[in-house]
Amino acid sequence: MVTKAPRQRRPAFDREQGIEIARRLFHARGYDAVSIADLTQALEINPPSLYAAYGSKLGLFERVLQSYCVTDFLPIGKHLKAGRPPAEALTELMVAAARHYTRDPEQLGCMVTEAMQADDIQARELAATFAKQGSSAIRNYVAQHAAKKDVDRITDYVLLNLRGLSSYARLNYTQRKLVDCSRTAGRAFEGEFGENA
Amino acid sequence: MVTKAPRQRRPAFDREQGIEIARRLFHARGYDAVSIADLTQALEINPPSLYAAYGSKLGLFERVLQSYCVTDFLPIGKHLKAGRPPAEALTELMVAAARHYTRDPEQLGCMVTEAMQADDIQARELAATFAKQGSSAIRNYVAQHAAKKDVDRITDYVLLNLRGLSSYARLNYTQRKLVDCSRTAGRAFEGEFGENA
DNA sequence: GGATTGATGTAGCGATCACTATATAAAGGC
DNA sequence: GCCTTTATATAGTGATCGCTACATCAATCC
Repeated sequence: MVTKAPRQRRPAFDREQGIEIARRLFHARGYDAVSIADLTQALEINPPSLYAAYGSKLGLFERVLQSYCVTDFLPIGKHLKAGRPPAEALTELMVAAARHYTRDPEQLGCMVTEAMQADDIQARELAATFAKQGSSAIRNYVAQHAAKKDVDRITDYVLLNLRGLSSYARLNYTQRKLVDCSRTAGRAFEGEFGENA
Repeated sequence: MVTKAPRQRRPAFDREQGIEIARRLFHARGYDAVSIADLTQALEINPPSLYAAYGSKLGLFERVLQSYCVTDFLPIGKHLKAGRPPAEALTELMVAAARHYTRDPEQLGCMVTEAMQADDIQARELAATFAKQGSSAIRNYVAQHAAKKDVDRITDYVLLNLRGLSSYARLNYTQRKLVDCSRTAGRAFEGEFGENA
């Protein structure tokens, strides 16, 4: 008769650390392309542990987005501070984005922006709520420096360029190329704030 | 005893028409989000017929991309013709893209550009080969009007904005907003071609 | 008419998807 | 010691993924 060896058990895993590991995966591949199997393997746990800790794939993704927004979101307020020409500040924001989105070759682009294009509709909507923070911050800044009729147009232009920067970062454009794009994009602001600057 | 009714059979389906139907699906949802089941249902055929006709999902997608590029790709050459200020022509190209990408609410954005961001690596690479045509056309035009050192930067800037336009079109931005973005983006060209224009 | 060809039909392949029912082991309260 | 709680492990669930083996039917060739 074979004596059954007692099953080994790991200690409870660190959920905060699990979020960080998951964050790297989600950022690298996007929401749709990361499977539960990928996650449980990376976290070295079994599916029931993942579901007990985070509820669902989407629930884990929400925690990941929160973590990302706290520690890794493009620091918009830092670049858009008062007391400097708005054209300069907005250009610097885009240049900073170009640098930020190409910092780490395994974490290219903006995770929130990219998640807004996911196939999963719930992930898209979740990402949209997080993205709203960033776009509102930019809009508020522009509203303080531009005529009312120009606020939407300028804001949309900046957001559209940030979206493009994130996409091209993920397509392995070099940091240098993207910074050049940002500087070129900034030229569109010349004369834009002329009266108020 | 039950006499078995003879099975009905459709006539052979039109493969060219099948490509058009598949094109609508792929454009609306993207490569990853369209399943074989979706396609066979839309084409009113069974999977073996689809595979006999097109080889694979990727094979069908290639035919779709070819069809798209022939009839629906942004007519770059039409907008970038000689004999007008390059800043104006490039701006018009982006405005045209804004209009083109929002023409039909079921066919938003550029299918080729979007497919470059698919999760399926083969679909991405396939889309990249088609996208090369467009980016080369733009680059060649810019090379004819700008200093050598500025060609890459200006071309990348245009491409990045086209990418942004496609993305935001798919996020249901209005045509008006995107046209405004394009016009704003065009302002970056002021002074850019000053010496050669 | 008989055989060949070609595209259809039904049915289902193995793999993977997100997710879970159930059992077991460890820790803490008393 | 004994019970409750908590989180683990095994082993799946049904659904869907892209794709195909195989049989059936129609048109064509001679």
